[in-house]
Amino acid sequence: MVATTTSFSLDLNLFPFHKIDDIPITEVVHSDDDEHGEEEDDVDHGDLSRISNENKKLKEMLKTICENYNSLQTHVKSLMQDKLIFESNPKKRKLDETVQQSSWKMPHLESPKTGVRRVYVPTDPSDKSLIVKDGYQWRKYGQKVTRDNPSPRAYYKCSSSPTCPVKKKVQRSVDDAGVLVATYEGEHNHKSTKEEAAYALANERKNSRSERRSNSPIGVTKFDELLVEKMATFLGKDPDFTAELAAAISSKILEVDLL
DNA sequence: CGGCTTTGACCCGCGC
DNA sequence: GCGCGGGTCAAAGCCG
Repeated sequence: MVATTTSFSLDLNLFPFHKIDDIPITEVVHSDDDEHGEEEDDVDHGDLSRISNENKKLKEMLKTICENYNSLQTHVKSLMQDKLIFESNPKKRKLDETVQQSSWKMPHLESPKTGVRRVYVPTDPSDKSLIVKDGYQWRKYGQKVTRDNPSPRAYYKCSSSPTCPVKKKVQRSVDDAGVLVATYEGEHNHKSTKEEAAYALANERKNSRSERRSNSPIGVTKFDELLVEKMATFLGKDPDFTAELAAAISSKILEVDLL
């Protein structure tokens, strides 16, 4: 029961730019295994202290996730702005095109020139749906079969905000039916649903601190435990979250390779 | 009942 | 002007 909580998809290795010490995932798992034999001797105290430790570690991990996620988003935005500058450099642009034409299988962002960017998302080739989870809410308004590609192209408008002008087109890659190509046009004038949820949870957590100081002798309240569990379930089960992180990280990897 | 998807019709730009 | 192809509209149907 506890092991399932500690192993919730945080072992995605989504933070390749940080020291391993920053993410004590293996430590958490090992502590669970190591103490397994002693549980029969001292179940109550052992469980309580272990659960308390795990909750603390989980909180640290979630904090790291949120911080890294936010910093990654900021970094991606700055990188995209940098790329606009690079566009004026023909040498750099040629390099971009080379990469873009290669058999790139991970999701990545393309040149943001004119606000149009392309994201490649690996999916199950047998899955015929043209759905790309990216943290925003979309309303489909059309579908067409184009001449250069046997698979249909779906047209979406952002419905997260009534005034948001962003559109996206989703179509399977001609070369690889297992890859969805999502083309985004325009910039969102609002936060993604995931960002809003993260802010709400962060505020909820912030408010709980004052309550904890006054009520809890050991520093871990029932509310905290529920909150951690809630966030863990929310983030761990949410494919959008991991997809966004994967897209952001892969774009960063791409930038590092190019520089 | 409201929001979303589906899908045929329509619009528009482009090349000939 | 015409045909073609990509993009959008909007009515009908579906679903929670």
